[in-house]
Amino acid sequence: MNILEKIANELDTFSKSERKVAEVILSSPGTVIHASIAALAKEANISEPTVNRFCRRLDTKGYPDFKLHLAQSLANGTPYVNRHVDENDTAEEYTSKIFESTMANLELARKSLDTSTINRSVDLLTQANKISFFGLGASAVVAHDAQNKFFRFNVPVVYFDDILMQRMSAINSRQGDVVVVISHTGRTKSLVDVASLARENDATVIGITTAGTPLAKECNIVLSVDVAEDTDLYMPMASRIAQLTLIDCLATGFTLRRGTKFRDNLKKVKDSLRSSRFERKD
Amino acid sequence: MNILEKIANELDTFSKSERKVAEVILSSPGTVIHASIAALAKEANISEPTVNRFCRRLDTKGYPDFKLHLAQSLANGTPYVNRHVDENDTAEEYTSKIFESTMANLELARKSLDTSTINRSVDLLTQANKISFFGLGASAVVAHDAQNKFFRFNVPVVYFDDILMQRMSAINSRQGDVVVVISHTGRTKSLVDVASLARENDATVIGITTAGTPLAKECNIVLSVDVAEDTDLYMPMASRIAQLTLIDCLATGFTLRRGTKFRDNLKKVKDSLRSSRFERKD
DNA sequence: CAGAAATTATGAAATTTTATTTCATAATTA
DNA sequence: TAATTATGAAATAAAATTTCATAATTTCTG
Repeated sequence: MNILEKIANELDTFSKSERKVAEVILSSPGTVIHASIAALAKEANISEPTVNRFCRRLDTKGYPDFKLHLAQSLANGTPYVNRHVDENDTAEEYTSKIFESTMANLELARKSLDTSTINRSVDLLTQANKISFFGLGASAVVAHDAQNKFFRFNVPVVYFDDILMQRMSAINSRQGDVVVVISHTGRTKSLVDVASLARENDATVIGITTAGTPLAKECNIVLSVDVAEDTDLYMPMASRIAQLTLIDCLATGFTLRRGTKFRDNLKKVKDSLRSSRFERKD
Repeated sequence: MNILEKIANELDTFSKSERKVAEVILSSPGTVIHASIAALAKEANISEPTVNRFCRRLDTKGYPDFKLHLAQSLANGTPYVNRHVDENDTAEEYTSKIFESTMANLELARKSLDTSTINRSVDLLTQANKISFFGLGASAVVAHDAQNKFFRFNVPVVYFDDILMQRMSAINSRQGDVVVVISHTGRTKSLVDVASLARENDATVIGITTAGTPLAKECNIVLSVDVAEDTDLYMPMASRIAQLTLIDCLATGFTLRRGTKFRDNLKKVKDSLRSSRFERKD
């Protein structure tokens, strides 16, 4: 725990004098990190040894060490936490909040990811005869993006955001095909059906979804991405970004696995786009 | 700038002895913040005054102040920096790198965003008769996502990722329509044409692109999102995430502007999806 | 290009600043 | 009232900084 929070937390376990120091620190921690023990003692109207004891009580080695901890608490500015957009927020405020919670959720997602599962997925993708990406609604966007990326690798890849096409495609799949189904909730009935159809037809099914959901149970491999529950309350925001970043990882793993030759291919695709562009004049 | 980066940066402006200190610090900054000036001097095989001078050269008041800065640099764990994927990276490594640089780029994007422009864009969007999102390739994904979000608001919204449809739609636009064109490079010829067609037909054109590009010049408003140049070398990764987060901001601004009634509407859309889902049993 | 002069870098020692310990006393609680 | 705990003055210890002499390096000059 952050030492500032800790001070605020334990405020009522402190003695009278210690509380004085605590209050000075909490009221302007930024000043304290540049103050000597004498200055702080004077500011709080108590003696230097009291400040020192206060620091020790907080499990630091002494005043300098305490300042170090304090500096670290302060370093994050506002740490990347999920902050909720409020009715009266200005553009400035909600923009910051959205960016910050997106970052916080990416951090969370990264921690929750199992890299060995990513590795296995990349294995399967590199060996696939055909790759399909299926998603609905917000997850269709992720599937769309995946198609875009894998298309560049010059492998057979399709994407559908339409239930019927997904079903038809699933029914026509065969051994050696990889089907990637994407759904944050993992509870969309039709997608669960698609997954099970694909498996019945011997395709390998990779699920990008939450672990333990009905969809997850139908998949050969589950790439689960945790994000804070309530961020997607009204609109899928954080989960989608986390899924897209996961797609980046898969695509990157894919290119690495395929080696240098394939990276040249990527460059070729990129170069082929040049003529449709205005030249940069710099 | 982070003091650790600064040290790494200015490594070759240091004198011989200073470089010794720098190297010790860079090799284990975590140890240094708990070391006294004497201990650090000894470790680097130089004298204490040299350490002190080193600290001052980095614009700190002295050794204790330097340690404070160092502690702050370290507070974020590994700070979110752009780290490049390497040929021999394991899944673990490239996953971390991708997530970290995505976060770093979001941070960068947030700093570069002009919130007053966001505010104006939200203004225009709330007043639009019809909203169109156009993008090609990776930016089509962003347009697709935007359509998804704004569709929930129950406003007329379309998205096209096809040049011809975009042109036709642009030609048929009229005063009161808002056209959002999305392109990271801002140099895709056909999209620039679409933007100019839309303007000729009195639509308001909002560009989500890099400032100063040909596309930007055709737009009424430019929402520019800066990301590190080289992250999108082979595939658009970071820029796309930044653009999507920007879309989240616009959508959020939109709901806030429209007030409580509209948020109820959002909930209604969400509820209507329920029947197509498996119930959660928790 | 040698060698002197000037400049800059460095560390030993002294000084100053800062933090910590000790211990006596005050405040609080039992 | 005794026991415990909290507190600060003074002493001590530790750490950082300054001063200054010397070493290393660079620049200039013949």
